[in-house]
Amino acid sequence: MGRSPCCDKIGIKKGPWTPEEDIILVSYIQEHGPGNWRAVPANTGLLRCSKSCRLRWTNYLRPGIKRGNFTPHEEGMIIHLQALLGNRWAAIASYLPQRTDNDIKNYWNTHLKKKIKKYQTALDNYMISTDSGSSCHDMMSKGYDKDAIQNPDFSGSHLQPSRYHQSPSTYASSTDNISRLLEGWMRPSPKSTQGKNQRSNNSEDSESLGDRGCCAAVTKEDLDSLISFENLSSISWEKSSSLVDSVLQRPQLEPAGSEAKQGVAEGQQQPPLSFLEKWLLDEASGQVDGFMELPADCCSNPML
DNA sequence: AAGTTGATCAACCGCCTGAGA
DNA sequence: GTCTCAGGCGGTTGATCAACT
Repeated sequence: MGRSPCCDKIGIKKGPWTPEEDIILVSYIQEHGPGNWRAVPANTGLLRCSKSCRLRWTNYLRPGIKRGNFTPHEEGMIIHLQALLGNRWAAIASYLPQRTDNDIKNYWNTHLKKKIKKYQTALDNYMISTDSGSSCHDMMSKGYDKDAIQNPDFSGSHLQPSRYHQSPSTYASSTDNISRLLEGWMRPSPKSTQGKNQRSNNSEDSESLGDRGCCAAVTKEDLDSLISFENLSSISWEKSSSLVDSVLQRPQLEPAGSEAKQGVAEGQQQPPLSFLEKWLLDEASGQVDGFMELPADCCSNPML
């Protein structure tokens, strides 16, 4: 029968969003709430398809999104959840409310896959060379394969300078905290995407976690034992904050949660829309650094 | 300085699912 | 029960930038 395209391809703009488009979209959603994406281009005059609008909102403009470096805590969560759930990024993202599925997916593909592969290679080599059941910590304490294990690339990504943060002049980076600027004047919508995901995924994933256990997609027992769910789900996040770092017994240069605590200390700013618009249009945008910190309780608030 | 390569990430594409007619 | 449609998801692409030669 043939499937009609999600939107009329003629006259549809593609490519990066401009600050003006962002403002239009944000203003519209502020007024009408997220949802009914089909109506967004029609009502706003945006030359974007509904999917593009939804994606832009959910991935970049939605309040509560944290961008930039992943913390060791988040890193460990992603590794764990990926082992448990596979490449179900939306489900994984539901456990990291500040992060989008797209962000997590990208981070996995560009950082974590390499790390794990590297680690597994080192582990395999070690197992072959020793032919023993030594634990990972034994391996690390023996200083095995320092080139591989202590390679700077293997350290937590939070220690690596991010190009994203090094290039504040690009518009993409200047939008990374739009959502935070919007906090306070955006009312949470009961029909919000995140809320829906939270509900459906939680029920689904709790089942997954309960029924499938830790063996769903883990191919290496050693890695599985290394990244035990019990460890990550314990109260002491600091202890398990960085999978790799803790395994490698590297010093924790950035205690988990420090960023959030700092955010609390500084309090939340709620700039008016005019300020936001000005800032959106100001590519320099360095003036709003003070707004960049997140509140500590953001994790407990899935949809701001 | 110029060209090349690799890494990163925003955005798109196509498929799937669920709701409503 | 069937069809249509909107929304959601995961995989992939392409632009951009930094590092390297």
